[in-house]
Amino acid sequence: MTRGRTVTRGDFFERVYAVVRRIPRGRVATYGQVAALLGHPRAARTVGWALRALSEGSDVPWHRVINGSGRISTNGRDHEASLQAQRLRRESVPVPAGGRIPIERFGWRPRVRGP
DNA sequence: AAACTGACTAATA
DNA sequence: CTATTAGCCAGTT
Repeated sequence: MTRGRTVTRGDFFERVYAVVRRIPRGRVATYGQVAALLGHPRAARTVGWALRALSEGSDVPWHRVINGSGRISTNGRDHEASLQAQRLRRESVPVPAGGRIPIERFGWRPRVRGP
């Protein structure tokens, strides 16, 4: 098969998952950051959409993705939001109630290439 | 093919 | 600091 067209939902989602899977434990990345790594700095919303489409049993650490303000943006899904906060805290990432996660310290910094 | 949707962001007020 | 607005992108209908 010259191309795995088995993917009906578009390869973009899979690329998003591939990137998110690389976020190390104890670190967080923003939607915009993931989008930028995919080569589409403006597709942050699409990244969020891809994560929303994940199943519960997924091996994708979606909880390590937050918005650019350092806050959890499950946009209404309070249940998911608390789960995300819980998982992050378990990885030693501080999630202040009503506060923001210090991305300066816990943000993931993928190195483009080893120097 | 056109319109709509949304786990975003940056710019304004 | 919060609230509103407009722009963006891929998938869905």
